[in-house]
Amino acid sequence: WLTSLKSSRRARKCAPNSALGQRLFGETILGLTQGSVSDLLARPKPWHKLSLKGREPFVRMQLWLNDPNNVEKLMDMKRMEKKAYMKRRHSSVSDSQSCESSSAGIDYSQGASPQPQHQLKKPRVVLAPEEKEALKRAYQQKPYPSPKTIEELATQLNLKTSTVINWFHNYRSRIRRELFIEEIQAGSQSQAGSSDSPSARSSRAAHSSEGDSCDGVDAEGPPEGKPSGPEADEYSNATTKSQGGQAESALEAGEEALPGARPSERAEPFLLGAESLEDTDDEGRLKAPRQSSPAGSQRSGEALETLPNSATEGDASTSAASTSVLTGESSYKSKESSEKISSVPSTSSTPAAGSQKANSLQSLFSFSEAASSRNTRDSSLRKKKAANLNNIIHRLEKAASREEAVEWEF
DNA sequence: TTTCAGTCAATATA
DNA sequence: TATATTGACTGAAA
Repeated sequence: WLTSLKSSRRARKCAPNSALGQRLFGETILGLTQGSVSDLLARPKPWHKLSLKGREPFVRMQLWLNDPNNVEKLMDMKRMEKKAYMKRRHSSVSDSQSCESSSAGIDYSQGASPQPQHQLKKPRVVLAPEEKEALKRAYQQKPYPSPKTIEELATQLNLKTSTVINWFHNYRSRIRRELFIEEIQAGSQSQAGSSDSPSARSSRAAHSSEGDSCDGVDAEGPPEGKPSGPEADEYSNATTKSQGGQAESALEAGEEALPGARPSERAEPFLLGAESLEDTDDEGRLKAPRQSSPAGSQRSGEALETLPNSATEGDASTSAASTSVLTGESSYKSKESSEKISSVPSTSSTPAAGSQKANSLQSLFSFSEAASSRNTRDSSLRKKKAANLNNIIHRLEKAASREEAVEWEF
């Protein structure tokens, strides 16, 4: 069902009324906004790297899954929302003048907030492509720029220093996440058959911690032994790869994080085992380990990192990554150009298909194949997500059906 | 004080 | 209209 959250247009078309969107699901079940849900589903992190807070959404998902009437309730919510909306709409149209509007609904969004938007929100900053490129180049040279460097960059780009600072923070953080996925992929690829025993996974997890990837960039390391440079170099790969792996992580999370998870595995990484991922490998592509080999080789066999390799693009991106950043050819581009479209993983997670619930869930997380035509990157990304989500869902359901372990470990 | 994780929310894209 | 992206913010940890 999670996969269906990434609903595709097609899915929506097929089940316009039964689709559970990210917004509804996020706001009512997870307590997150749509954007957060999207991000969560698209770029899940390994369970072991999630903080307590980061695990919460997955716990909620599990709880929700354990609720026999979960979908029904959600659908009811949706209906109520719709009603409220219609009501509001009606009243606002018909009596736009006598607005003693009831605004009764649970309308959180634009609820007739009596508050005139005084606080003039400052407009969102949108960096121009050139600015982003410049920042990326700067990042590759120095992932942790000094205040002085930041100042210079801000001046040169005519941006606020806070914007530059934020950009670096966000970029590092996002690259890191991409790396997780990449590592997983690399691991799964190189490990192909290696055992996925829990112990193995956990050990992996141990080293896999962030910065170890490796090809150190020149960058001065982060201040206190924090992860540094490697990410930069891998960014391209990371992004590219991102498509394949994310799901797994989430999934594993699902399994372990969930209440029903086997206690014995709780401490392990959240990622799924290679098994499911392997499927994605379909088309036999991209099994090649990503260039960032160090990580891959080192961790090979680490199930933890296994991802659906969808990263087919790996090759391209990899090579691209090697090109000098200074040239302006950011690996970034490679990522986009490298995408391919592969068959979409089927969202089979809902075994009890046929039921309304199954459909709803499905639609909730399914993603469109139609989209594939455009940006390959998107399609592969979606594929990964779908695979990811499917796995998560599958695991969550599995966990949910398990009676044992009811205690969660946080 | 800095970095990071997590998230929001505006807005871009499909 | 739903999902994806991303700049900014918050709180915690080091």
